[in-house]
Amino acid sequence: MNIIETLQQRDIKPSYLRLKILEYMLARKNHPTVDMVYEELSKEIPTLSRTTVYNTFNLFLQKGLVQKLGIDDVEAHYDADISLHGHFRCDHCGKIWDLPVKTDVSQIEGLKKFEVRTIEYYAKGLCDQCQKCQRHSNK
Amino acid sequence: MNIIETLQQRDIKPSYLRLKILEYMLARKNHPTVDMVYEELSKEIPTLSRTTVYNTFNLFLQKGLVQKLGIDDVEAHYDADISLHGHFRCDHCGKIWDLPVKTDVSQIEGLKKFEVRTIEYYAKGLCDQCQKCQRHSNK
DNA sequence: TACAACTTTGTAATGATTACAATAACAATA
DNA sequence: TATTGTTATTGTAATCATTACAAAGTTGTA
Repeated sequence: MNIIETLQQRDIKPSYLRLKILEYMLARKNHPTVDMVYEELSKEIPTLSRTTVYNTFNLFLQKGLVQKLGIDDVEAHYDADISLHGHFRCDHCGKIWDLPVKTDVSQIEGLKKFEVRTIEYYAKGLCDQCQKCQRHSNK
Repeated sequence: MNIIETLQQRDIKPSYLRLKILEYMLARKNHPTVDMVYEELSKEIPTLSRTTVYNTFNLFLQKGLVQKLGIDDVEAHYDADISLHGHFRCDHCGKIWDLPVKTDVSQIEGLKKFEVRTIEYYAKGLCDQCQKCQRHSNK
């Protein structure tokens, strides 16, 4: 399915900027912040406004096209992969990885009485690259 | 173990305010924000500063006495129960519940190469009380 | 073309958190 | 007890991600 159809399927009019923003996410398969998208796309689209990126992410979120990750205390990250999976974030370099977490909601005793809409699973620590750095710098 | 010992065990000098803040958390077993603690304790301690609550939570966090919950987009919540468990937050009333999640880290394939320091598990949706409210208000 | 609806933009406001410097409380020592 | 250094607390100002809002631009339609 192409990008326009992906937007339309979620009832989002495929404007040029929405296309570019979704394209950015699908091509990179990363977990960008508003600023990452803004910095990258404004190279090509100098008139782009940060507010538009905020607005677009909020629209995507509301339409269920992306999920918002609260793994970072400072900035929100967004993920175009809305399947149930977890994330690892390195405390040192800030990079985020996907984790294949298979959590069967029905297994979790305490959740029975709730109407669950979203599930987030985060692990934090050091990636293997930064483990080496840390050892050298004795931090 | 009493509150003073709990602080000392984590290498924290048991000042009066630290005692009161930890006492608040252990007595209520809730997941307070800085403001919740500030509002409650300043009734009894009118000179209390919000900054002190921030400082104290950061100290407790650094010493491993509490964990910080990123379940809320707006404010950080803190939990004096540092055992591995998850949380459910109601999107409507904002209340937070504990979830008995037993996640064996070694089971998660993708985590092997990382040095994991913290694990957070969040579910969000509607609590049973608010499910009823929502039905009535047709939201 | 004219109109209405929607999209994009820039600036200003909001609000949680931190930085910082001043003051207060505490502890140890002579 | 007086002194001195260290730590704790406080209040204000700064930071910074995000949102509010209103103006300007764009699109589709009759």
